[in-house]
Amino acid sequence: MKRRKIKDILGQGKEQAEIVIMGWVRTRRDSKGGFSFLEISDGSCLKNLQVVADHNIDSFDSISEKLQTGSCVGITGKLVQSPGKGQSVELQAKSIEVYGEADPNQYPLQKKHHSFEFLREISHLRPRTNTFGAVMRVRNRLSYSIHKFFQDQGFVYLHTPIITTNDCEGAGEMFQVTTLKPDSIPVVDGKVDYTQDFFGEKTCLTVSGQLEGEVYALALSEIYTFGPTFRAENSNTSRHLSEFWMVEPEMAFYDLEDDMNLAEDFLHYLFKDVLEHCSEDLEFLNKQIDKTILERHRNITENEFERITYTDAINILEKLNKNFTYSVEWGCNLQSEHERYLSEEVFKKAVIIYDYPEEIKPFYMKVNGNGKTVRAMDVLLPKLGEIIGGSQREDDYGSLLKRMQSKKLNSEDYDWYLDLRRFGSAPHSGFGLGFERLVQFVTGMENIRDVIPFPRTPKHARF
RNA sequence: UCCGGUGUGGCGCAAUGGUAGCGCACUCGACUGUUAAUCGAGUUGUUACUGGUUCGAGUCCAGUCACCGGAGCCA
Repeated sequence: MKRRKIKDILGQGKEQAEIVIMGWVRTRRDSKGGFSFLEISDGSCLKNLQVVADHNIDSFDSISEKLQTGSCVGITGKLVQSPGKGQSVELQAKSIEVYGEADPNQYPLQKKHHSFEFLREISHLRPRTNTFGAVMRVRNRLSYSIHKFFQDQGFVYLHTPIITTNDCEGAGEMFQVTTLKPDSIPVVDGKVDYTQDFFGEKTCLTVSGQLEGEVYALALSEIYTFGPTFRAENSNTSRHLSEFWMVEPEMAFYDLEDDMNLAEDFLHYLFKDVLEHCSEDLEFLNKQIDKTILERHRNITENEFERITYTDAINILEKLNKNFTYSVEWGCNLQSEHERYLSEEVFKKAVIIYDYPEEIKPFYMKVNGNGKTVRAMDVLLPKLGEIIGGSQREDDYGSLLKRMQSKKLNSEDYDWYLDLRRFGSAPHSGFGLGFERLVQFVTGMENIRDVIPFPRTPKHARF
């Protein structure tokens, strides 16, 4: 007989003469009246299915001691209305098969609370907890709805390379990819001879698919990437990973305003979709992890984003006369404390800041007519800070070349990128969204290491 | 990388420089259509590591490592 998923069984709530379920025992409560209650989870939803196991069923005595928290079972039985509180239906077991035991003296997960620090040490077992199940189901839904949002509008999903020779300037330190042996690296004139390396030149893991995305946007009009990204920064914070997933749409014929509109529509869509399809998990997280997440989601979906220029943002911050750790003046980078103050205290909602000073932004952003600012924008969310960074790209060959020279970049390394401006250039824009930060904001999880299955951070790549 | 904090049974935590203890888990027993069940009893320790001060160190000092929080870098 075909296995039924607990999500479907509980969703229908109808009695059934005979069904089969498979899953892991979360807890067991014995009754000396001659039967046991087993809570079974198969990960299809947050809730467990209660199984009533009469001690008279075949071979119960031989499997009884194997039915412990963490063990894996297959159960055939009759689904009936439950006389007890807490569940509408329950399964009366006819037969139970134990697939895998879990010795209670050695199984590290207990019924009660575990700290996330401890669970991080057992990354291979933590998905069996309620919280990680909920977080990963939400992560999955967000991932699906990102694709749905773009696909429904005719964007092309583009696979950009993981291994690259491009340094997307300003994006951070890169991991080098090499097959050269550390103890015998070929050197010519005091420098490493990369012609002997696997690719014949220095290669790294990508820090952004943006430049490759531009190539295809200038042919297919609208594309997006959604894939892993790598940064070798020695960042030890609750918001940084060495390996994370990034969403990067890139659109021909979009100016900065179109770009901001897309970013706002995108976030509105994602939050509405996840509220609709993950309500059970989100209510659980709202109760257990962060009692403000549902309220924060409503704040995103029900309000238009505030849009102000960088210059106006600086004026607002200066007039506040607040004692920030970092002082505010035109030309400075907005610090975390400034961004959070604007979204949390001044506007109390999502804010888009645009038209940043040219000096503090990368070479590929389009310079405004005043020559002082570039068409860049950041979307800031209360509590989280920057979630999206984007810009209209410089589409004029001469301006781009000049900008590269003033930033002391070697234009020969970017000949292909410059070619895009020599042959059929077009106004175009794009943005990037750090996927784990989105999952963090949606689930209320404080540490980014707890919203990705296997976190990679400095000194940590186990599992 | 910088600043601050924390490392004590499997997990969460306590202990004025003076006998290392509690809760949970676990084991056994009692009881019950139970719901993180409840009640009783019991088992569990190189106090992160290395060195120092002291009659005596979980506690004080120095160093190392790990983890957490904040900052920078950034998404």
